[in-house]
Amino acid sequence: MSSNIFSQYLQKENIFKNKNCLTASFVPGKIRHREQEIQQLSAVLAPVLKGYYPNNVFIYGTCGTGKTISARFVASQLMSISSENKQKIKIIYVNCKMKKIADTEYRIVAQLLKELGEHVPDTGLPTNVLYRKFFERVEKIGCTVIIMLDEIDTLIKKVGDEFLYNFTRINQEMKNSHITIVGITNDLTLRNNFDLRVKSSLSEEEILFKPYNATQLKDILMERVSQGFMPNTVDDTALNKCAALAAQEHGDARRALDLLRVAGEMAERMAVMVVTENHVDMAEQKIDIDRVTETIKAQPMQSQAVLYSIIKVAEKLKSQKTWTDKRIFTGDVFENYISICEKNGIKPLTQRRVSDLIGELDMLSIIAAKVISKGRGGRTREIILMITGNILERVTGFLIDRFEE
DNA sequence: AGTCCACAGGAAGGGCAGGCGA
DNA sequence: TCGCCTGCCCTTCCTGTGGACT
Repeated sequence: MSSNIFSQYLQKENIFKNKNCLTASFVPGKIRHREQEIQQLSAVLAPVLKGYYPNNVFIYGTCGTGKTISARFVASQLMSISSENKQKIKIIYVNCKMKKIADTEYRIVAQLLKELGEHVPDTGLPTNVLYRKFFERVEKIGCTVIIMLDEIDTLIKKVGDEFLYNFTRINQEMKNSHITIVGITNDLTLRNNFDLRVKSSLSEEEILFKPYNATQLKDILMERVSQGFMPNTVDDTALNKCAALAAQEHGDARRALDLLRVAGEMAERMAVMVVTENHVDMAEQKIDIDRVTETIKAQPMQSQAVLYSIIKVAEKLKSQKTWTDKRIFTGDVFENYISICEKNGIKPLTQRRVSDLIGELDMLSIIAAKVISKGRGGRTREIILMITGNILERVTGFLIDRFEE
């Protein structure tokens, strides 16, 4: 018998067959309940195979409705048939939500260039130089380049829609190549907010992804279970629970998969060979806690200090009797933030900047901040902490470690 | 109807780290 | 090496504003 501390892990019976199948990034051989949408998208892109330029296309749909996976599936199918026919097509996928990678105009063009095999510095070059390099590169390749921009709404909210115009405009100047944009977004109203100039130059097609219902979600899960888990290791009640919980959250398949995978991990850790409803309940809690704490840990220190200040103000106000006295306003948060900075020897930011940080925390759904008027009391933001219970406890613990010695 | 509060949030510019070309 | 450029984060300055109060 080996005495290696990991040998026990290796000897344990396995509940998973292939855990990768249970992640949202896994692209299965067949996408269930999205046949129509896939058909629509491939119809838009298919002309490229006959040497025509495909239209730009925007894919709309809420979180976890299969937009990304369908787009990637179509991309992989397109790539394989085009290589069979020896046609040159290049498809680049970029997630615009990736912080420090694709969240500004400069970074998105830099990322596209990297995908085309050209190294560019993180800073220092004028953006127009980057554009030029990109178009030269595309022209040199001499083919249709399909750019898939996932979560494009995040980028547009941050830097505007001008960059879309730049991409489309350049098509008029290229002789050998063409750029087609596939925008993927959770924001169903995105198109209405486009600049008129962008709207007309894009002249894009639209595909809408509707949320899955519980039956469809269960179907999807069953398929993944057969690929990802060993036989007879997932109880039917567990599957139903995953599907039901995810259906409640606007038919989010990603959520359903996460629940199932984490429930499996829970069972494995407890050395149980069957995943049950209880494991799903535990998984639900764990996912929420992990998601929020990871987000907060990834924030810059000043942002964490602002959040800590909000939590402390909320705690102080807890003892107030009336509901109106329990409300949190920017002024209180800033005052408290200053004292946290003083205690920790941090140089405090200005109220203007803190106001922006509050806005960013709002974007992350950690707080909800609404601009209100208190009449003579002035205009301010009313802030509500959106995290509660175990999650709040965990987050507070982390922030206390950080800001109280 | 006018005043006034406490900010929101836009605009401009400074400082910094980093790249480019001469 | 140096001057000049960039993006990013931040400050400073400023105007705008909803609604309670006078």
